[in-house]
Parts: sequence; structure tokens; C-alpha cells
Amino acid sequence: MGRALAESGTSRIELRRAESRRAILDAAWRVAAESGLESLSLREIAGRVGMQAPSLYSYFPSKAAILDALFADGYHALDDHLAAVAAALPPKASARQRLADLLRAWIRFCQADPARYRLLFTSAVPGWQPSEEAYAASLENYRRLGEYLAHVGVTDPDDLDLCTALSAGLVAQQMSNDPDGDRWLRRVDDVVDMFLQHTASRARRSARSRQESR
Amino acid sequence: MGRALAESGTSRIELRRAESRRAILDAAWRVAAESGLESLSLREIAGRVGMQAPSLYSYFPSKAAILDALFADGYHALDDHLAAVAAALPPKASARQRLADLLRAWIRFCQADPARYRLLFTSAVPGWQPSEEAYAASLENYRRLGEYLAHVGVTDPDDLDLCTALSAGLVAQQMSNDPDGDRWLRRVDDVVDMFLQHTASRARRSARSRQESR
DNA sequence: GTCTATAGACGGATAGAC
DNA sequence: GTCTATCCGTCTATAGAC
Repeated sequence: MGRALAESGTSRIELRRAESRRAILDAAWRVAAESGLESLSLREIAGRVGMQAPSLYSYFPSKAAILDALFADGYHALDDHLAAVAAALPPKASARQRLADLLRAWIRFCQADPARYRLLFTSAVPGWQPSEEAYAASLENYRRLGEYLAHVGVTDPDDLDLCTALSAGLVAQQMSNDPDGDRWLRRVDDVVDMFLQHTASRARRSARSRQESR
Repeated sequence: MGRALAESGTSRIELRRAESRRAILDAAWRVAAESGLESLSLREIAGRVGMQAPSLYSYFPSKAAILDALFADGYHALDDHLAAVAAALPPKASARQRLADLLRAWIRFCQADPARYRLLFTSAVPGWQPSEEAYAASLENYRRLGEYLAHVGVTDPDDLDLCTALSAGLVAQQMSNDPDGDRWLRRVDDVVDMFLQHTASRARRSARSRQESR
């Protein structure tokens, strides 16, 4: 939220338009957070920005377009959030600490706005799927996770899948069963330990098999 | 599906009623599977059993009551499915094999009916939450998982939470990203190995700390 | 660009005849 | 118990005046 819309031009009229679009998206986030993703209606969004529902069509061609913009917006917020946490890590932090901090940051990001979590990570809006362009933001995020794991020495694609499953599971349980607490957040260190131990022993196994096949 | 309704009496008239209720629920499962959980409307359910929508009110007091019945129904089907898999295990199967087979069975159960998965495990129906009675079926399932883990030597409540997160993560990734494939199903052995190794080392740690505190 | 008015569809639920 | 008819609400989206 508050992030400038990337596609806007520089003329004054286009600037105003981008500001209005931004205001509409911010209002939509507020509606979703307060009333739930289900009651995210054009009427209610418009009400928050002092408009009537049909006026929104001057800024977005459809409700799906608004949802697409929210989806991309949310993923960009996640990127920013994780980048900030990564930057704040001690330069010599261990892989264990890096992964655990990032995973905790991810969970907290979801807890900060359950409606956003549902929009980004569960397909919770009946009849809507992110467009291909919006989905690109999600893929970019996935790509970064892969880069990050490679950075701490995890390169096997199977391990990447494993990691997404571990993360998704912690987040899902936390959000479903203890949205304001830390019941699964507290399991992050366990999960990271398990995961790194597993990848290390897999690496040893495959190194051994490479050696044996000489 | 096809499971008799538990609350029916034995008189002929009550038997017919129970059969009609059963037919309505089966029709509802078919509608959900074919048209999606979102378009599970009373009109469409009624159409499948050759009725008009208002006639359903003779059998269920509201749409929510139908969803409650489906929810409980689905959990009972899960119980049956898992019990059958557990019964088919070799008597001397290892904890590793037992857990892995059960987890695979769970994932396959979800894959067999994505709409059922969404009803039971994601809160996918806008404006509906299972009633307390229906939710009891879910708690019973959770209780059984705890029993099962205790049976293979895992008794720490934190490990139970860990286990639910691992399962939920595998299922969620499989259903969201590869509903007809086995991309995360193939990771089950890895996950079970990780988990059992982790619980074993935790048990060793706490045994040591008990000993030290004497 | 913004409004009012309204189309057009779909939903759950109820009234009352049979 | 089942029907027809209907109420009343929701929603997205469009037409057309200003």
C-alpha cells in the first residue's frame, strides 16, 4: 500500500489518474481487511473514496482488474518486506538464521493482513483467478526463493518443492488455527533445522553416489 | 458418500426421509465436484434429485445445514479411507512406512475430490463456517492423528503441531499447483524421514536434560 | 469523470395452493 | 411433501444525462 503504480506516465493528468487508482486500491485493501474478502464489492470500495460504484470503471475496466492490481500489489509488498528483513540480517548470519528469519517474516506478513493472505495464497475469490500479468509477480517471488536457497547451498529442485511445502504448511496452520498467535511461528526453528539437516544429508548421499559411479 | 445418516430412526417413514437426505447430499457432492463449490446452489442440487429448490427445505432447514452435513460426511469418509489404509498395512510395518502411507492416503483423498478438499480444509465457502456439531467430526479426526503419533512414539504436542503443518503444506502445494500429479506426493518419504529424525533427536535432547536436572 | 437509473443475473428463503 | 410464484437481497456492469 502506498506503493506508486508502475505503469503511470509522467504528465500531470496521468499522475492524477495514478493517484486515484492508488487511492482506490488502498480503499479496497481497507474494505477487504475490515469486511472480509468476500464482501469486497465495488459499491463499498467506491464508498471509501467518496464515489459511486460506476465511477470506478473510469479507472479499472472491471472488478477482476482491481483484484489483479491488488494481487500484484500484495506480492510487491511481500518482496519489499522480505528484502528489508534480508537486509537487516547480520552479514555473517548462518543459513539457519537467514532461513528462519525470512520464514518468520513471511508468516508475520500473512498475519498482518489475513485478507491479503487469502487473496495471494489461497484461491479464495469465487470466479476469479489472477491474470497472467498479475501472476508474474507470484512467479518472480518464487524465483527469488529459489535464488535464496541456492545462495545458502540448496540447489536441488526437489528441495525447493520441499521448502515451499514446509513454508505453506506453517503459514496455513498459523492462519487457520491461531491467526493472532505464534503456535506455528514457534516451530520455525524446528522446521529450518529439519530442512537443512535433510538437504545436507541428501547432498552427502548424492556426492557419494557420484563418487561411486566413477 | 453412500454412508447412512447416523441420526435416522428405524420407522419406515424415517427411513425414507434418511434416504432422501442421503440422495440430496450425494447430489450436492456431484454438483460441487462438477461445477465447483462456489456454484453449489439449492436450485442445482434440487435439479439433480428431480425436485424444485424449495422442496429441499423439507429435508434441511437451510443451505448452511446442507453444508454442515456435507462437512461431517466428508470427514467420515476421510476416517473410513484412512482406517482402511491403516488396516491394510503389514502388521510389522515401521513407523516410517506407516506414517508415509497414511500421509499419501490423505493426499490422494484430497486429490480424489478437490471440491471436498476445499470444503473440509480451506474455508472456501463465503459466509459459512461449520457448526459446532459438524466441527466435532474435524476434532475427532485430529484426535485420531494424535493417537496415531503416540502409537509410533511421538507424544510431544509441539511435534503434533509440526506434523499437522507438514501434512497441510504437502496437501496444499499438491492441490494448488499440481492437483492431478504427484509432485509433492513424491516428497512424502523425505518429509516423514525428516520428521521422525527430528522427533528422535528431540526425544534424546529432552531425555538428556531430564537426566541433567536430577 | 461523475452521476442517477437500471439492466440482468443469481442467490436463499417464504407463502400458500394442491 | 412438492409444487408455483414470488420476495428480497446481492452483485457487476452499462446507458445516458450533466
